[in-house]
Amino acid sequence: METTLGAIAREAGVTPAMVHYYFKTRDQLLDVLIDERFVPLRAELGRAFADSDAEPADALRAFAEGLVAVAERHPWFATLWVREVISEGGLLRQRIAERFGDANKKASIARIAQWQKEGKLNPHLEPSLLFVSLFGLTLLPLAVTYTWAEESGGRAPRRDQIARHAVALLMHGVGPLVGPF
Amino acid sequence: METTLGAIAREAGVTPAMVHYYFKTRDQLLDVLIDERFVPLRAELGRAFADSDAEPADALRAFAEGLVAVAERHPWFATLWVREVISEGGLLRQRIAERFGDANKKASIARIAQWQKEGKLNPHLEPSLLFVSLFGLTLLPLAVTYTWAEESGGRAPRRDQIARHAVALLMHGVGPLVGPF
Amino acid sequence: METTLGAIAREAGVTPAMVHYYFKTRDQLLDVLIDERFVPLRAELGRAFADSDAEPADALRAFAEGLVAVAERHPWFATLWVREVISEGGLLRQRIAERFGDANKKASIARIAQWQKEGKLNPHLEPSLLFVSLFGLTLLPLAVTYTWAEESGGRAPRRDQIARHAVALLMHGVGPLVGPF
Amino acid sequence: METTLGAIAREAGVTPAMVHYYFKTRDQLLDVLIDERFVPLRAELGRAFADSDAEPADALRAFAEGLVAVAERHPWFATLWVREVISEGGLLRQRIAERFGDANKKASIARIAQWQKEGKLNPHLEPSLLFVSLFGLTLLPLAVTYTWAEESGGRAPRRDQIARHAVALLMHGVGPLVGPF
DNA sequence: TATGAATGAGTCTTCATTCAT
DNA sequence: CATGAATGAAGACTCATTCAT
Repeated sequence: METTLGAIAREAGVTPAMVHYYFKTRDQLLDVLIDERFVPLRAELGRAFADSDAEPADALRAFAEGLVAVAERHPWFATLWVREVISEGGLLRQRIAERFGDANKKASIARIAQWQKEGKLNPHLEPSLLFVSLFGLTLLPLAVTYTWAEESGGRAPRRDQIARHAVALLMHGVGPLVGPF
Repeated sequence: METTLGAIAREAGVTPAMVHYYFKTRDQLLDVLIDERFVPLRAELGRAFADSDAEPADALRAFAEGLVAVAERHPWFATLWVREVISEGGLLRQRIAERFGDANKKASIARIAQWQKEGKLNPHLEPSLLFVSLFGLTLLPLAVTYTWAEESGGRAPRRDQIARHAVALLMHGVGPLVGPF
Repeated sequence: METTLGAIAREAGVTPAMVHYYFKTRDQLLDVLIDERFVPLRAELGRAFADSDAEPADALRAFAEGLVAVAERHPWFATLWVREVISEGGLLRQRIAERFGDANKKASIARIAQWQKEGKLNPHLEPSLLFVSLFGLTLLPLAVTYTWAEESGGRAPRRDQIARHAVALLMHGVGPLVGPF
Repeated sequence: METTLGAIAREAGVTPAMVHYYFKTRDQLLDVLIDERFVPLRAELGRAFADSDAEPADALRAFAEGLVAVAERHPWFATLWVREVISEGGLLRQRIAERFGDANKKASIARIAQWQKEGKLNPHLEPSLLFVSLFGLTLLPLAVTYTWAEESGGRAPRRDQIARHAVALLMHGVGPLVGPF
C-alpha cells in the first residue's frame, strides 16, 4: 500500500494542495521527514553507542534496548524503517544512505573489529553485519508483530518482551544457559 | 517504489499486455508467483526443521543455514521477502499469511516452548519471536547487503559470511567466547 | 460505438481526469446522470398521466404528447433512451429498472386493464405493452430521425409532425377515417 | 455491453484468431453479417409488402405480422435491430443505411402518400414515419421484453401477444371499438 | 485451415502537481 | 495562508489484430 500524498495530507488534517504549499515536491517532503524525524533518532542512538564506556557486549545490549525504546516512543518508526529504509527501492533508503555517509559506518565497524581483537566480543561475528543484526532482532520483530494484533486477534508480543528476547539472544544465543550464570 | 506490472514485464523482456495474457490479473500473477516459488521453498525449510532429530539448538542452526542456502540458490528470495512478505502492506504478505495458516506457526511455537521447559533452549527467549529472529539474522542481512555492492563499491559480505555470522550469534551471542568452547 | 468516459469528457470540453474529479467513478457518473436528468422527466410524465381525469384515450394521447414535448426540451433524451435505456446491455437500463421498481408499472397495467373492462379502451390491446408502444411511436421515431438530417440532407420530420403522427395512429389506427369524423 | 470479437468467437465455438482468418477485419465481419443475415430478411419483408394486392391497411398489417414472424424465427433479430441498427452509433446503422439506399425508402413513402390521397389510409399519418412506427410497435416491444423474463420472473408477453397488440393498435387505435365492428 | 502467442492502441482510474482565487 | 479545480503522466486491464507454426 503505497503511501500517497493524499493519505499523508488526510492524516495530517490538511488538503493535498497544502502539502505542496509547504513541501514544494514529494521529494522535499521526504527530505524534511528524514531531517526532522529520522536524523534526531539516529543521532540519539549513535551518541548512546559512541559514548558508552561499558563493556562492548553491554554497549551493544544498550543499543538494542535503545532501538526498542525509540520505537516505543515513535510507533511509526519500526514499520517505516522496514518498509522504506531497508527494503530495496524503499523511499528513504537512498536518502538515508546519502545522509549518513560511509565514514560513520566504517568507524563503527573498525571499533567492533578492534573489540574482537581485544577478546571482548565473539570473534566469529562479522563486524559489518553486527548492526544489521541488531536491527533484525529489534525493529524487524517490532514491525512484523505490529499488525499481528489486528490480523490474528490481539496476541502481539509486547515491546518489552521483544527487548528481553533480543537481549537474551544477543547475550547467550539460543542454547541453554550454561556455566556460572 | 511499487513494483508495477510494467516493471515486471520490462524485466522479463515482454510487454505489459503479455503479462496479462498469461496471468489474467495482477492478483493471479501474485498467486502463481507464490505457488510456484515461495511454497516449495517454504515446504523445504519446514521439512528440514520438522524432521530434525538433532539437539534443538542445532535444529535452529540448521534452519538458519537452510535459509541462507535457499537465498543463495534464489537471489531474489531475500529481497522479495523483506519488501513484499514482511513489510506492512507488502504485496504478498496477506496472501502468504493465508496460505500458511496459524496451525503451523502455533505448533512450532509450542515445540520451542517445550524445548525450553526441557532445558534445551535459552529460557529467556520468547518462543513466538524466535523464527522472526532467525529471519532477521539471515534474510534481512542478505537483502540489505544485496545492493551494497552496487551502491558502495563491491564490498558486500559473501553469503557464507552471513551464515557464519548468524550462526555465531545464535550459538553464543555477542559476548566473548568463554569456558570450554 | 460504446460511450467512453473520454468521449463524454471531450464532448464536455474537459479532460477524462476531470470527469473523475467530479464523479469518483464511472458508475457514480451514471447514477448522477440518472438522478439529475432522468428522474425529474420521468416524474413529470408519471404525474401527468396519473393526475389526468380525462377519458383514458385522451390520457394516453396526453402522455404521448408529453413524451414528445420532453424530448423537444431535451434533445438528448430520445437518443439516449433508445441507446442506453431500452437497448439490451444499455448503460442505464439496469439502473433505471432498479430505480423505478415494478410497483409503478404494475399499477399502470392494472389501470389499463380496468379501463378495458369498462369499455373505455380497445380490448384487444395488451396492457403490459401499451406503454412500450407509446414510446415506440414517439421516442423511437425521434431518435431515429434525429440524425437523418445530417445523413441525408435536412429532411428530418419536425417534432410536431412526429407528435401528430403518433396521435393519429393512436386515435384511429392506420385505416381511413370512417364514420362521422 | 459491447459485443467483442472474442465473444462472437466463443459463441461460435472457434478462436478469435479464426474469426480473423475468415473475416480479415472486424468491419468485414459486420458486412458479411449484414449480407448473410439482414439482407435476406429485409428482402423477404420488402417483397411481401410490395407484392401485396390487399387493401393498404391490410398490407401494413401483414408487414407488421411479417416482422414479428421474422423475429420469431430469428431470436437475435429484434435485439440486434434495436441495439445496432437504429441506435445512434449502432454498429450496423450506417452500413444498413448504405446498403438500402434512399430509392427504396422514397418509393415506399410515395406509395403511402398516394394511398392517403386515395382515401385508403388515415390522412393524418406522416408517410415518412409510418414504417418506423411499424418497427416501434413490433421489434421494439420484442427487444424490450426479451429480457423481462430473466429480470422480473418469466412474465414476458408471448410473440403472438405482441403481434395481436400491434395489429389492434394499427387497426383501431387505443380507443374503444365503435361502430359496426 | 487453424491457433497460441504476442502486442499496440485505447479505456478507466489514480496521483502528484499546478494554478487561480 | 489555504484550497478547489484541473491536468499530465502512469498503471491495470481489454481487445482487435498480427504472425509464426
